Amino acid sequence: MFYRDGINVTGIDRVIAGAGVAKASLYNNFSGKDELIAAYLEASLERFVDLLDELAEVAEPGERLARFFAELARSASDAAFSGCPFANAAVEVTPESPAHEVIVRFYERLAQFFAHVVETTPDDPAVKQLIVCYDGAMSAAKVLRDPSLITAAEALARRIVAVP
Amino acid sequence: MFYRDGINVTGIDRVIAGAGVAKASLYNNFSGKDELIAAYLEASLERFVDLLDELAEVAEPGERLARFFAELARSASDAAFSGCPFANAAVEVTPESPAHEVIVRFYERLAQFFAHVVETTPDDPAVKQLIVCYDGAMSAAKVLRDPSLITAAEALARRIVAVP
DNA sequence: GTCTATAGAACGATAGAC
DNA sequence: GTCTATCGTTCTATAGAC
Repeated sequence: MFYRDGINVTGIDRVIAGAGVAKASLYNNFSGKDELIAAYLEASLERFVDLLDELAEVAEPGERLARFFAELARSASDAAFSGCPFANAAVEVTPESPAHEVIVRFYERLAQFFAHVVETTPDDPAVKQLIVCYDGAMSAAKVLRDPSLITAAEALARRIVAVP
Repeated sequence: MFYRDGINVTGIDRVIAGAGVAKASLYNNFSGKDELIAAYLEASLERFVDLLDELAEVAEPGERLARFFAELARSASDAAFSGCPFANAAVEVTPESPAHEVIVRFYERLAQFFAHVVETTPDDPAVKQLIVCYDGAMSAAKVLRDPSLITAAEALARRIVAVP
């Protein structure tokens, strides 16, 4: 619900109804909505890290990048696609929220992956360019509902990695 | 307020207090909050179009691009910077909202500008890549509060336009 | 009189928290 | 289930402009 409909428009009542639990059960496990949002992002990050770990096993850098963007294209073609859950959440939560720390951790992990692809350090300008490719692809594809933007971003990313 | 704090967390009461008008005055001029959001984006789009029109007068394509990203970098270094108002709004409003049409119009206008820069049609893959550069720069710079991502996006964009 | 502005109460619905 | 607070919205009542 947080991903599909947005965080602020998704009320606690809708969450517990969807989960089929009592309201007290939620507040026994989470201090409040802020912590619930952080937990949602943490779970999303975990799945994302799993994907990156899989891709890390692919030997060739160009192939790693291709698989990465193939996965993005796959998710973007889904009817439930709604862009990057972390970039979206960043729009709705304050920097003081516990969710923000998870968002920053996501970007660190993404930078680490890209650094591994181009075999450099995370502070390399090439890594920043690849992050721009990812974020731009997800953001634009979300609004325009056009998966071809992922393809465009991939072509761009291939230039950075210098893989034809 | 919609830009800085977000649309959903900014209540009608805060808006009228900030504007110094009565509640009835707001509802005399707007059918409701949805229309107010659309009007906010319309005003933002107008200012953005003014900028693009200025840049269109610059003769050299490479210089047009440089000025465009220089303006992005300038706004990103502002303490009030909060990313792209249209991409942000897209996270908070539904596709059925009157605001969504303004957001789509923004992307059309942006594509038109980029098409003019590379002297091609708006459906050219190069235009899509430039949109990815813009969206990625704004989104990533917002979360990480790192203006150097704009610079990275610009370097990327220069490759597309094939300007050193 | 008509129009538009004002301040503010009150509406039902829903929010998050307990 | 219940609490309080706030949401977006509507309504009452009034004041000044043309």
